Amino acid sequence: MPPRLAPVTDHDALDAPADPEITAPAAASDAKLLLIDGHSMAFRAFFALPVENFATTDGQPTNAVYGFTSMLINLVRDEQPTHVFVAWDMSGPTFRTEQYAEYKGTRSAAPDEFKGQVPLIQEVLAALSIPHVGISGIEADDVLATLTDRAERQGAEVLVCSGDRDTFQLVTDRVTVLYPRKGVSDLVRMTPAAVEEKYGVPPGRYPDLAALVGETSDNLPGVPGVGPKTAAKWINAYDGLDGVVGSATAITGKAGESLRANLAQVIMNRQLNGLMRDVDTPLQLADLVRVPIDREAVHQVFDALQFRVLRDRLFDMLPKDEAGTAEDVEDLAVQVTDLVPGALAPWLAAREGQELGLDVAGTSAHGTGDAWALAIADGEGESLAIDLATIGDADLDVLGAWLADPAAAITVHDAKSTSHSLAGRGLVLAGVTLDTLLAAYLCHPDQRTYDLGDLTVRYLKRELPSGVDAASDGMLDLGLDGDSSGGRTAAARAVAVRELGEPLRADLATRGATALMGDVELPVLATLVDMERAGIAADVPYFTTLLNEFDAAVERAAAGAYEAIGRSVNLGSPKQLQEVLFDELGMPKTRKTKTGYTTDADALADLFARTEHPFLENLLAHREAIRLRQTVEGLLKSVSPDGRIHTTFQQTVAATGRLSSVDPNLQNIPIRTTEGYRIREGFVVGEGYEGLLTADYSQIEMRIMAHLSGDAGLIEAFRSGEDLHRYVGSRVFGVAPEDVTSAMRAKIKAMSYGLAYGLSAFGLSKQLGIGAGEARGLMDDYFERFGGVRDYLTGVVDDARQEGWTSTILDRRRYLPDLTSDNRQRREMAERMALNAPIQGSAADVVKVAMIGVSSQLRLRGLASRLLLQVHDELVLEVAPGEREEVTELVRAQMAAAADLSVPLDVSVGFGRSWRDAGH
DNA sequence: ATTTTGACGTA
DNA sequence: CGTACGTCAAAATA
Repeated sequence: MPPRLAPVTDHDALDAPADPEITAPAAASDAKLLLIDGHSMAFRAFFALPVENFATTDGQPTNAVYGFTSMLINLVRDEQPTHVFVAWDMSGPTFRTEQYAEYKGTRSAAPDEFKGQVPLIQEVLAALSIPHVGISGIEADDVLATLTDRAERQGAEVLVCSGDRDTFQLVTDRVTVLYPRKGVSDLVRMTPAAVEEKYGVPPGRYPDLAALVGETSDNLPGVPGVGPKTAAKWINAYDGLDGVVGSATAITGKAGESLRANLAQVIMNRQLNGLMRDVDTPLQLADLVRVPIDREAVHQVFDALQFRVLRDRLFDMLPKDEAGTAEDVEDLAVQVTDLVPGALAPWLAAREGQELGLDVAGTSAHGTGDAWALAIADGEGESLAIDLATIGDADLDVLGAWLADPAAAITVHDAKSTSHSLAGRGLVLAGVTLDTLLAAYLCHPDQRTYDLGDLTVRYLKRELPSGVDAASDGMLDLGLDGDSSGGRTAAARAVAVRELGEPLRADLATRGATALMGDVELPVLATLVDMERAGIAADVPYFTTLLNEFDAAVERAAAGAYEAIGRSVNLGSPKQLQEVLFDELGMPKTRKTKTGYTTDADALADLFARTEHPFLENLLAHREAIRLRQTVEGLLKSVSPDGRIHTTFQQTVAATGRLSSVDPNLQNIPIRTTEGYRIREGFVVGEGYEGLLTADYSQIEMRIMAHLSGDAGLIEAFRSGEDLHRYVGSRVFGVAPEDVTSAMRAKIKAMSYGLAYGLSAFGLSKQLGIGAGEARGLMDDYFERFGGVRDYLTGVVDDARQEGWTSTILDRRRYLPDLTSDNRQRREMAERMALNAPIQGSAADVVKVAMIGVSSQLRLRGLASRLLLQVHDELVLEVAPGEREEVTELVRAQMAAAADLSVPLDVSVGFGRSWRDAGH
């Protein structure tokens, strides 16, 4: 029976016109051919990705299609092959089964979920214009071997992607096998050296080795008692399998006996595992050249498969969208004019109503700053550089008025820092309509930095002129020779900022974040400027006393610890502690870390409970004391000359949308322990104010969860006004609310909060110190009563997997590509992030809206009270004399009204002379 | 000299 | 095998 081309052959793809974007290699020797064993890789993909997580809404499983396509996109992106081809196995007999009926006989039938996916993969390949063929009676590997030979003879480089080790025999200097180690994303490059290293024989003799050792997956038995080591030894000693067979009688020992008994099998193995290199197929290298994808078909197929994330990745990879390669990036065109006295007003007048870019060279920290130069750029690449050291009074007045004009329409990168810098020169920044830093953050909230130079390359395909991409507050800008080099630097940055406005606005719109930027992030930024500038008053004498006290406690604990073991060690060194605890004192080993065994507080407390060794007691006391001392020391160091501590709120670091606080971090001041709580007494009301007011949301994340899930029981819990955990506990345990014991309440509380973090039954049992069974039962009971919560939690992850992102009540997105990773660790991590991001992020949205409401009400009513701090669900204000009542009401009202949820937002307020007194 | 790790504070 | 952060000192690495 002559081999015939199978129906899956996609001749249309072969006939497609050459892609103008992909230039065919001038000679075959420049060609790079990617060959894929379709079934082998599809099968790997099927087992790498959990089938229950990958299905279209009508139930068609797609995990193999997804994994295969994902692998293909990655390979094409990373390897940049000029030619691609996929070979398929066909059902029915092959020359191997004819020769040996048991060939591959141990293979169980493919799962039903798998079978249907192969035609879908073929549809994807058709849309991608990738030729793919199955030939009856011939295995895919034989087709690949034949094409490998043909391509290699023409001087091409070949990559063979297959999970079948028989392909190792194809490896040469020009042929590399990509063999999946785990899943389909972790491919090992099998080069001649790699094969030799792993098996001890060159690639050409791999089939010799396999014939001796056997191949379980093909149902080819090897010689009993002969493993890869012995086989390699023989093959090398007798110059190949023929030599081994010929000298079989000369091989001594048990293994030799075994070999002689199985010679026939070995010889047949070798016949079967040798790949055919002369399959009769008309396919030539030239037929496999990459051609343009059929965009329309890709959209259709990917729509049907509901692959959103993959589609984006695919289109991102295509040459057309691939701009940003080094040779494409030119310098940004900038025309700089140094300010001539009197020229500012006409320059601005000529650009009345236009969006202008601003960049300021200066510094900022601790709620203040300085500026020495700035530049304003228009949309034509013209930039006006202004040296603030030499600017005349008239121009300064014009500049000040323009900056302070709310209608000025200014785009700037990092408006918060810029505001502080300008404030150092008495200038106010008001008319910011876009902050490119914030915009980049909203579009890519997981990124670590949003450097202006990087944005320029990414969005404009332009490079900032050399020496300019450093932040404008660098000392380089000082212009030591007295010229306005600070202004020159600012000039280029201002142009970049101005030009970034358009693509970033478009990107914000695409991602549904326009309103979030305009209504939340920019207004809250203005509030943060005021908060950072205000700072919070510190009671320095009190902190100093506290420092001494903690110091003494550190000494005491250290002395106690040294006495307990009869020598001194560095108590802050986990390494030395491990020596003491596990080697010297012989205590039971704790949980493992990368470098040994943990000495964290939990583990130490556990060890103390078991051994009651006084060293542990002192060590724990030392840990606490040294930490408190450290905290107080840090706070004292950060007190500004005005006697206040000015933290910096970071608006673009937390991927969920929260703020963070640095230098110092005022969002992690102790509160749980009584000793730690004393630190809050050092944060006090400032001169001229009446007291500090704290207002916090109670259980805001649980309320958000109730709202998002729409779970009737949970909503009712909040509406009833009953203690939440007591209410939930009564439902879960089936008792009256008043019969919920404190132990029951504690369990419920831990579980309720844990759910929002993706807590597992295992984690819950660990945390509560209960059995895994009890924890599992507790969770089952919980979900039994609050099924809406479970439906929400699973739904949110599934939706995120489909869409590629999660979103909050104000449409703040977090992108989680790892939801489709075939690495379980990464995937499950992303799943927990997907559970938490909408909850934590929505809470962050609500608090930001509240901050905007509070600060605008304070301003509208002409009150002197002011916001000082935000600690995620808590606001701290400084209240001016006589304003306490009005501010309390205003804060309550604004916070409660910050979001319209299906449950009330409960706010509790406290007042006092210190943060401690104001707490509750 | 700089980066990574372990530990630990907050929501 | 529970999310999001920042800070410090020690350890690891250059």
